[in-house]
Amino acid sequence: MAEPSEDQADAFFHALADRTRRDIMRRVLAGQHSVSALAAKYDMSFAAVQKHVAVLEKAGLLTKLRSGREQLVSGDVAAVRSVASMLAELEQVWRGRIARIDELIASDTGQED
Amino acid sequence: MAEPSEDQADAFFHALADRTRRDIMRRVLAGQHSVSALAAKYDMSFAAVQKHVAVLEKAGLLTKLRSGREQLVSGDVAAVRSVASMLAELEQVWRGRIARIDELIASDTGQED
DNA sequence: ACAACGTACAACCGATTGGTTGTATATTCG
DNA sequence: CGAATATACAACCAATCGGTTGTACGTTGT
Repeated sequence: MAEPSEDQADAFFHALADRTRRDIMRRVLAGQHSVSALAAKYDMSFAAVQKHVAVLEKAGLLTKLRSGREQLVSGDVAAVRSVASMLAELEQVWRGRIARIDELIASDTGQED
Repeated sequence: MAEPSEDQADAFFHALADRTRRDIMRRVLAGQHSVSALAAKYDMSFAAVQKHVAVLEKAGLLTKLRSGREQLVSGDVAAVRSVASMLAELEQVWRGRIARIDELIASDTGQED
């Protein structure tokens, strides 16, 4: 099954619909960071950042790897790509419309045959 | 300015983080539909669907064109593409990480010069 | 051993979400 | 004109969201 479920899509888009979480994604796609290293970057409590990370993790956009007392966070580029592929599917629907319009024009100008 | 603001990104992802709204996008990318034609497709009140359409419109993902007493709704494929481009930017951040790792390896094996 | 650190999670709070019903306003049809 | 249709929007409601503080627990360093 190459295409993710609607539940997955809900989780993906919801997770990305927050600028702090998008910023976290940028950082953890660029390289590993511990949760507290991430928390230090934002003007909010550690718990708030930890919850953002949890939302992204549940959506499958990042993974955590325990290293001693730290939890090293990495972005999952494959998940990002699968979100992009959902949008590509949407675009395909639109291309279908264009194809249908072309057919219509063709059957209008070149009436017969 | 080719890249949209963070506010735009919030609106885009939030708008797409609902399966009914994604389904509406599929329909209106495939072709024009009146708001009530859309509403007829879902097991919820007209007002609920109208609010979903309004959310998508505010995000800039679709446009409405008044035709008599109907409001014809069309999906904006350019907006869909600009969401996709935001994800492409995220992916670029990740490519940057890989490039940096490669540099590290290069400077490690080929130590001098 | 124990203090400091890194993380997780519960409880709480105001704001927002996704739904409802009801009302108002144009527009079309007979 | 009056009735039916298509839309918009306000008011309301339960659930979720994004933030807070406080507590608990394993790990590290002295």
